[in-house]
Amino acid sequence: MPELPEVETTRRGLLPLAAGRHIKQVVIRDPRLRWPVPATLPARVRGHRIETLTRRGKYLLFDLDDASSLIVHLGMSGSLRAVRAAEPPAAHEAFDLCLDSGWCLRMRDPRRFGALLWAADARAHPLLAHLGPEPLGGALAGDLLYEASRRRTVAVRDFLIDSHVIAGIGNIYANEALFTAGIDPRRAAGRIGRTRYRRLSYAVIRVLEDAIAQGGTTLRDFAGGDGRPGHFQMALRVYGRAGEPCPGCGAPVMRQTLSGRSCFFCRHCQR
DNA sequence: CATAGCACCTGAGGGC
DNA sequence: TGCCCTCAGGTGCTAT
Repeated sequence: MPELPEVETTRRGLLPLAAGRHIKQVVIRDPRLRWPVPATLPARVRGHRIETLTRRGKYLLFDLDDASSLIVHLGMSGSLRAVRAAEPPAAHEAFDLCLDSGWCLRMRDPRRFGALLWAADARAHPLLAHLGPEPLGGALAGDLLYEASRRRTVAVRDFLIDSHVIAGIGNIYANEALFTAGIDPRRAAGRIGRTRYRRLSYAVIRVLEDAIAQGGTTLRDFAGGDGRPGHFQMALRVYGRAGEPCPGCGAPVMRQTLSGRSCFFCRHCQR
């Protein structure tokens, strides 16, 4: 479910509640996530102060006062929202991070692809250490994508959603950025020139920033930390719009499966 | 090392 | 209404 804009929306929604609060307790209702939630985790973090809430790619990091972090990943179907401690848990609500303020940050994750982990040094954790650069915040330049793509034969859509190349881009925003940049998502990454990668990097930044400004994309039931859905789905131009007219030329948007995942594009506007 | 395919799960939606 | 099928926003692991 969540890509970078949805994770960032969650982060911004929860930051005011989390920063500076102490963790009263962590309640694990269902440890069966992507990796089992360590049984020792609640005791390890209880009583610690949350210094801040940051994001790396699609990972949320609750940075604690001893320099350790709680790592949360929302997987495909996860959402994290604030509820009052007395709120009875519903189905698929795997855990609560209960704060000393009476608020609980409650994870709902029906498919259980999400994660809750603890690390003494989150940035050095194996899951995070090899992530590519952040697309926002100035690190992304077209030249970076160009250099990284040399001799790569994978489709550029697959190249873009590879978190080891660049962090945070998923299927929705890869498709949208490629449309904006006028690049055929099926084209081999290594056969795209420097100029077009510059255009693509601008498109990635623009699409992600626009989506964040809209509170992310709500396809089914995504909600930010404040429980409100995003609205970027209204602004999607090709994703999920097979058969609808291309906003550029009016020809029907095409859908094709690429590496097992749907790809949407306009065969005239994207080359 | 790069690539392709599989695996992990549940729920929604469409066709009949 | 119910059954069966397909599909879904992620990503690590394995075999080649």
